[in-house]
Amino acid sequence: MMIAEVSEKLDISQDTLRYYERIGLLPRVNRNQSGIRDYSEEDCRWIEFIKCMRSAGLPIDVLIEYVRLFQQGDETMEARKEILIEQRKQLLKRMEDMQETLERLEYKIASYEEKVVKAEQTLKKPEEV
Amino acid sequence: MMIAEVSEKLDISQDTLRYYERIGLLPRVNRNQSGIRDYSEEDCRWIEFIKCMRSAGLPIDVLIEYVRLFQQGDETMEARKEILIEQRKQLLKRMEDMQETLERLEYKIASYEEKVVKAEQTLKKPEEV
DNA sequence: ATCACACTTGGAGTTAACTCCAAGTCAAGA
DNA sequence: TCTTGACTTGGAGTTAACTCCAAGTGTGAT
Repeated sequence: MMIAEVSEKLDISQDTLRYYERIGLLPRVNRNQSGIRDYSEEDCRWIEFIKCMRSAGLPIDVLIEYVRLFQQGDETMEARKEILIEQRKQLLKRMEDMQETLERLEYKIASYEEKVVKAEQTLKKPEEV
Repeated sequence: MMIAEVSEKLDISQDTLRYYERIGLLPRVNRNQSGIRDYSEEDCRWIEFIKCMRSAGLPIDVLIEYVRLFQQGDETMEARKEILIEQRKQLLKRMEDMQETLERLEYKIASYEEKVVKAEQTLKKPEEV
């Protein structure tokens, strides 16, 4: 698969794909005989994985380290697992914080409902009298 | 309250507090007779609110608009409510995405558990025989 | 009175994460 | 053969969100 197709399919710009590879956020992609990237299915799964983790807020440097360990082979499995466990913990924390914010938003929205109703009643009164 | 105290109490740098005010993310803070910011309790509640919303990922420009409307008075209540409702929707969406990512992380961790165990067994075998 | 210090402002600098650009290569079609 | 267009690279530019800086001011202690 060439870069245009992957970019289209996974909705990530070609520049970003090249950038991610440059900084080690993706394992190096194979080139064909004329030096052009030829993405494998595995490459695509990586890209999709990275995109998903990034969108949930996992830091780039952590993911780079994860990719680096992955490329070193099976003896780094334990270390990679630890990274994921730590990131799960931090993700849970963020989700809890967001839950609190959500509740706060709910509360504020509810109090606007009330205030808006009151304001409407106030406006109405002159008409009623 | 002066800026040092607020900064300390809410754990936001003085520079950030001034920056937020500059870009309209906080209503203008009153100054005392010598031009120094004197934060009221209400100011502090704003700062805390903004900090909370920002940490949940609400965009700065949306919050600036919210503050702007707030300063225009009660006739903007409906508009402010709509902003909060839209932001609640987007927050929920982000939380759902994060939930999916979390599950994916869980799955990956679980499969590492398995693989690590297998690898250990493979290592053990020679000893067992 | 003068020194230190916490504050002020406008503006410059920094960092992360892209995003764009220029110059060059290669393969395919007119 | 020439042109077109998708790709390559290294490096420069951009944007958001701070963060820092320099020059200046007001207040309180020595």
